[in-house]
Amino acid sequence: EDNQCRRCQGNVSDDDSEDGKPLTARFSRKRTGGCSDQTVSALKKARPSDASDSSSVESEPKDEPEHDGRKKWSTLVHNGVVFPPPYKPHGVKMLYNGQPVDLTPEQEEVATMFAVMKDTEYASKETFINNFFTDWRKILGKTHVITKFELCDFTPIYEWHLSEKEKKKQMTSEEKKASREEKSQQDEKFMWAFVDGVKEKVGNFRVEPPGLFRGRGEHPKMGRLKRRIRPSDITINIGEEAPVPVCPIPGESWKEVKHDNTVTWLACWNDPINEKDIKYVFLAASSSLKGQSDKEKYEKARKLKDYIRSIRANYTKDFRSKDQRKKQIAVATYLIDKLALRAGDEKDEDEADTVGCCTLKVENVTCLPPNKLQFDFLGKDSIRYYNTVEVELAVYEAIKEFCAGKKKGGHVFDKLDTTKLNAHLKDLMPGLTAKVFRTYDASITLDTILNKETTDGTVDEKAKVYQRANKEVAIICNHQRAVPKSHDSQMNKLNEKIDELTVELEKANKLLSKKAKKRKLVGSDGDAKRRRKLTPEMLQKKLSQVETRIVETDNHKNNKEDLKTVALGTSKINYLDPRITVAWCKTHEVPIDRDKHFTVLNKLF
DNA sequence: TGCGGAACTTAGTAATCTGGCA
DNA sequence: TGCCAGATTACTAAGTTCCGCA
Repeated sequence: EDNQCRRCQGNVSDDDSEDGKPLTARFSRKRTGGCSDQTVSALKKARPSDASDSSSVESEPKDEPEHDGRKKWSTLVHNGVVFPPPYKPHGVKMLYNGQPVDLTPEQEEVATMFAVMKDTEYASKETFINNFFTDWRKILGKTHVITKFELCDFTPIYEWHLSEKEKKKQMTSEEKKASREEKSQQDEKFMWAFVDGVKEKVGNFRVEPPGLFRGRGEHPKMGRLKRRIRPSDITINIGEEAPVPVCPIPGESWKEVKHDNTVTWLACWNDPINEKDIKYVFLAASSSLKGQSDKEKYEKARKLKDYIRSIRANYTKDFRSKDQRKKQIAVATYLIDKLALRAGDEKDEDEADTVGCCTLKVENVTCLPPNKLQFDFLGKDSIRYYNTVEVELAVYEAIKEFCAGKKKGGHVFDKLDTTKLNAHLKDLMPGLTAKVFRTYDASITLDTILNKETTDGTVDEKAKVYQRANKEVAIICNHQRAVPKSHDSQMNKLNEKIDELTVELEKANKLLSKKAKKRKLVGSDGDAKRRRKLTPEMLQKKLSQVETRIVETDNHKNNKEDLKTVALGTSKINYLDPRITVAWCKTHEVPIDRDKHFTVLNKLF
């Protein structure tokens, strides 16, 4: 139960099909009935540009000075943030013990927040309900008639919410367009900032509205009331010469106005759920500031290619070090390099219990003789990482030694944390941190698959190769998603389509063989007349068309099934180096703006 | 050296848009 | 023309890393 992925409760089984080559092997794992039945691989084979490949050309590591980067802008002008509209009471009464109850607008607002979540998993989670009810009762007051959650019936409010949704859906396209235009007119002013005189898009200029906290996994604070943010919570960061945005709520004012040009944020406030956490308003991903830092990220990953051989030699040497700290750093670096694991910082008690490499606990790793390790833990966003891999014998022995004598909950790497690990990595390559390995792995994989698998086919076929590379990167990074709600019905439709086409194929086949026997068919009904007109050549053509459609539909179906739990978007946005994509597009004559596969390039070009 | 705050990137999901097909 | 599937965008939670201070 502890290691249950938040997406599914399915069984997971391993299909030990590794080919026995630790560093270059394709590590595979299969799920049966679990939320990821795709082959999840670290895809370590065939990395032509990887330094482990003796044929690769290795350039001398060059120590480039980190550019100082303290000053991010000289002038910054913007219009502040947009606040959500004040709550509009609907007056629909919920039931308590079967009776309608009166609620003040403030009480009704929180009740509505809960009611509209009826069809989500949160609504049935004990922690969520308890946290919501505790916070709601503070607003209801000690003397309120509502004292027990079990007697609350939010259905009338939920039904009101459904009817509002339906009304919105029923709006004519003109009405929808008008409301869209009105909104974008209101937003226009806040949507842009001027950075050093250049107009740039602002990312999240809307202040987060009040709601119930939707923490992921088994988050102890889920359901807590996230209160409304007021201007007095907000710090504005703006150029000294720029006019300070007018506070949009009459009678209120900003918490503070700063002119800090060493940071890129335009506004910030403390998160009401975790007061020590800060929420920021940044520029959009398409802005030059974000684009620049993205470019630096990919450049760093590219630089790692020049250092990777010496880094691997370094950690391999330390697998047998007598210095336990050195040994742990070596093994942890090996795992991060080979499996693209995250660093894994310590977590507070009031967060979901997830781990990364440095925080792996003894129960997260099982040693399977002679030299396999089985990882089973909840990572970022409480997404399960389950993988069985063959490792170097020295790594296997070291992990066994690190775990020996430790109780459940004990850290595998007890002499290590992310600061120590990153400090060591920086000694090996300037600017190197644990997360660079993920970007590096993604780049190598994308480049390898694109170069290896692209043939002289159609643009569509080439785009499929790109999608496959995207998928492999997503699998390496363990980017998973919940099975789409409509998945089953879509699969049924595709099955029905295949059945229909198969019947059509059989009919055409029969007709063709009849024609072959007898050139003329005699019949009285319209269908027979129509069939009479078909020549064997026409039938043959139709036959091959239907066959092609069956194959295409079947491929489409298999692809959909294959990708049902793979989230492609994250790797597309954060891991696929656009320069690799552009180079491939140019080499293989794929128009860059051909379709949306490549809209991510807007970030850099 | 360790800690914690600050700043930023990475992440999955829901809402929305869009283009192709019946 | 309306529907549907697939893709994008918006939202915000959850990570990583940096940096200053004791």
